[in-house]
Amino acid sequence: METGGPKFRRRKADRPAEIVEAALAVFAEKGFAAAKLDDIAARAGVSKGAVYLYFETKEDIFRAVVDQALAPNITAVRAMIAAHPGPLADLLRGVAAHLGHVIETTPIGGVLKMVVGEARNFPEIARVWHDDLVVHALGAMTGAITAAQARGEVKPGDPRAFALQTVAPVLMAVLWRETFVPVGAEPFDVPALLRQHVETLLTGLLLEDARP
Amino acid sequence: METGGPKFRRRKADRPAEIVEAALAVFAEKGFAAAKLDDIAARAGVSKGAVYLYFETKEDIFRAVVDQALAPNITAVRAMIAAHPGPLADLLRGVAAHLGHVIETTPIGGVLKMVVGEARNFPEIARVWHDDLVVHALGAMTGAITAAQARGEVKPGDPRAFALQTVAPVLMAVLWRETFVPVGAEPFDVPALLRQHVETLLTGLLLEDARP
Amino acid sequence: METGGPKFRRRKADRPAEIVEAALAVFAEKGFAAAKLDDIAARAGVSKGAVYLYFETKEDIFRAVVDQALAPNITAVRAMIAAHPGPLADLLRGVAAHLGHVIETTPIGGVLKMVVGEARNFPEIARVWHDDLVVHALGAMTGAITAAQARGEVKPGDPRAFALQTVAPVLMAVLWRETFVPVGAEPFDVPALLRQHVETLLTGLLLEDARP
Amino acid sequence: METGGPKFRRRKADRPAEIVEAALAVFAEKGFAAAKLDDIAARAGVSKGAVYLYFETKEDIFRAVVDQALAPNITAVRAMIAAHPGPLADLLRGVAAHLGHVIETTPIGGVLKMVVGEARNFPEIARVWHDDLVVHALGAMTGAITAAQARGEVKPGDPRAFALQTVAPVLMAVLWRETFVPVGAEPFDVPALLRQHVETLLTGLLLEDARP
DNA sequence: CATGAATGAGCCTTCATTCAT
DNA sequence: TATGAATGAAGGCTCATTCAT
Repeated sequence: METGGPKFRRRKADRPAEIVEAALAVFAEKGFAAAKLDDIAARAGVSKGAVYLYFETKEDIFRAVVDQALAPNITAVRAMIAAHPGPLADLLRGVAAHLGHVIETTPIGGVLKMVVGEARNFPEIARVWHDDLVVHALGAMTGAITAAQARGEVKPGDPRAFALQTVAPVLMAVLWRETFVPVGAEPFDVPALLRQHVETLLTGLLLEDARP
Repeated sequence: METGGPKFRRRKADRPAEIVEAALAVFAEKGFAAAKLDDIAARAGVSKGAVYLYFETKEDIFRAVVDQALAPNITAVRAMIAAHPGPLADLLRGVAAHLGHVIETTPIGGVLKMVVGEARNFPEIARVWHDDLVVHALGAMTGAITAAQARGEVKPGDPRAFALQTVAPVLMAVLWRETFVPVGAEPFDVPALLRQHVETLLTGLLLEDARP
Repeated sequence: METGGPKFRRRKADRPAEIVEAALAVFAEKGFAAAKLDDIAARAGVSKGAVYLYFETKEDIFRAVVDQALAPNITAVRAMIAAHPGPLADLLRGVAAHLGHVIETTPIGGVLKMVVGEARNFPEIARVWHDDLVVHALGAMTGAITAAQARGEVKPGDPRAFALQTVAPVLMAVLWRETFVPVGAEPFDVPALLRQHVETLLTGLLLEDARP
Repeated sequence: METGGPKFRRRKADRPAEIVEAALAVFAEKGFAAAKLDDIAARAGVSKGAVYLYFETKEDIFRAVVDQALAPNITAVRAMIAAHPGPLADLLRGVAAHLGHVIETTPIGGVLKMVVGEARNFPEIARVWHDDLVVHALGAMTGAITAAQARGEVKPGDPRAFALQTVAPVLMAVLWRETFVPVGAEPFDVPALLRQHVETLLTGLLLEDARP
């Protein structure tokens, strides 16, 4: 039981956040099962034992990571919807700008990868993300599109499918960056991509003369 | 001690394929690290030792799974491109129909999830998928779009971004099904989704009168 | 994952018994919590992993150890009772001889120590021993004593207390051997002790002239 | 930051005793290895660190617990012996009454369980109990019996075995209470049991007419 | 070829012990 | 003194891999 070296570096209260941050990085890199507590602890600058002062199990850490990434987006979605009551184009541009920013400034990409990758092992996480975030976001977009259809602004068609179409390139951009850029793929300029996507979505790829 | 043999004796030659098929199912469900050799062997109907007659390590099996799912798509992509020299709309409709079919009839969704989820742990897999499949597919689509722009068929804009936009809803559909449908999300009708996507992409969401 | 050395020494089927035997020795020496799986495995001549081919957890091994020691005694108790319908003295002498033999030829002493020591941590074990062995043994003895009282053979008094008194020196002998002999205490000649105990119990310590 | 002190501030001098008392309870319940310092500290109402102000190690606490329970009995044994120079019956009745009282009013039962259970892990504890208590008690009883035999009061026979027989039911009563009563066994009335034991031991189970 | 019992390195988790405050 | 956050060695358990049969 002999030990050595300096023991106490910082104080509690910020520890959980530090551990979650370190865990996010490790989980995003390795996935849940391949992530080692040693790595998480080392990255957080604490001993392995210290992690267990704040979390019961490795799974708890994982849930904390995912929850922490989820929370701010839930409120952001609500705010976004309320902020654009006008023409659909305004909403889409606002959403694209916001998503572009979120993607570039938060680790949401890595978390999303984890949610997708571990959905079968942690169904409750997939459920929470679906019920608390995705359903609301997609529902709001679907509602806005339905309203725009009623206003004679948008073409007929399944509004839920339109909504999915709207956000799909965001996913592409995220997964592209997480998956292929590290092995040499040419990156995308996400904000520019999303801007172009919105305009194309609104008025179509084809020039007037080429339309059927 | 079996004397009267079974009617249909499993032929040895198929063993590797059977193992890969079983491994695909297990890996897609659990991810690489959480998948157990026992499960793969049991699902393949062989002993754990038999797996090692055909594969050196668990990683080898994983690579075989991913490679096997990759191969047919590489040739399909080349064929698809050659098949639609005409208007872009024809190509997009053809691609959408093909992808819709592939998604619904092959386990590509689960494999894609694996590739994304394990890209950091198996960079060479991500690299192979990128170099042998994605780059070609995206490049071909980009080329087709560039050509259509040159023909005065498609609007100006970054053709690579247009290409990404084109296939993005396929990803959405796949991940939606793999991630959220198992926890109760409403599924999408993928072929219908893709059909609507193509038409919308071509001519835009907005009605003539609502355009700027 | 490189290994070395000879792998397979014996075949299954006797493995569980070998492990239980080894575990009995280790548990009896260390107690449940302080016993190490490594020690049990090493003593059984197998690897740590092999133990888990036959038992789910350390607790399972413990239960198997205790159960295995319990079983033969249950049947022995029934046989003992049936074998002595006559005068109480015959029964007592038979029981004493049997117990003396069991104590000297089986590890029941160590197991008893474990049952007592872990009764609070494994209440179900204490319960099984009580319900399946102790209650029957004590009940049978109580019944025999009650019958002897009815026959005018034995003095009035609480027959259950008499029964307890009957077997008490057995416990003393066991615990003496398990606890104090290893640290230098003078051992008892258990069969002789029990013989003297029975005769004394039947007719008393005091000589005729010294009785009140 | 406490300003108005509590009415009864815990006096420092009692801390060690409080810790030992708490430790006794925890050790008696869990055994040495399974007892946690956290539990002991919590039960004593102090912090874990405070325990280490008074004891070097967990083993030290254990020894203190056992020693504390041992000490008063050593002196009691000496007093008991000196107090009954007369007929053996008087001594036995006195001893029985005393033991019955000790068993019912002190935690000696739990301590005894610990001594037995940990004798192999802490041989020096078993040795101290044997050398300082058991040998003296048993020796004194053996001496008294030998003297009674010399006086023509007691039958011939191994006086040490007689002595063991004398105290055996005390053990039975203790272990019964510690082991089986918590899982539903019918308790014994210990004082009554010991009273009956002494009388039976003196004059025998059998009625005059039934004797050989 | 095929089996599956056996191996042992590795990892999550616990907890006695330490020490900055 | 007293606290309790922090440490890290240790141990239960898992599972990829091996090999006698």
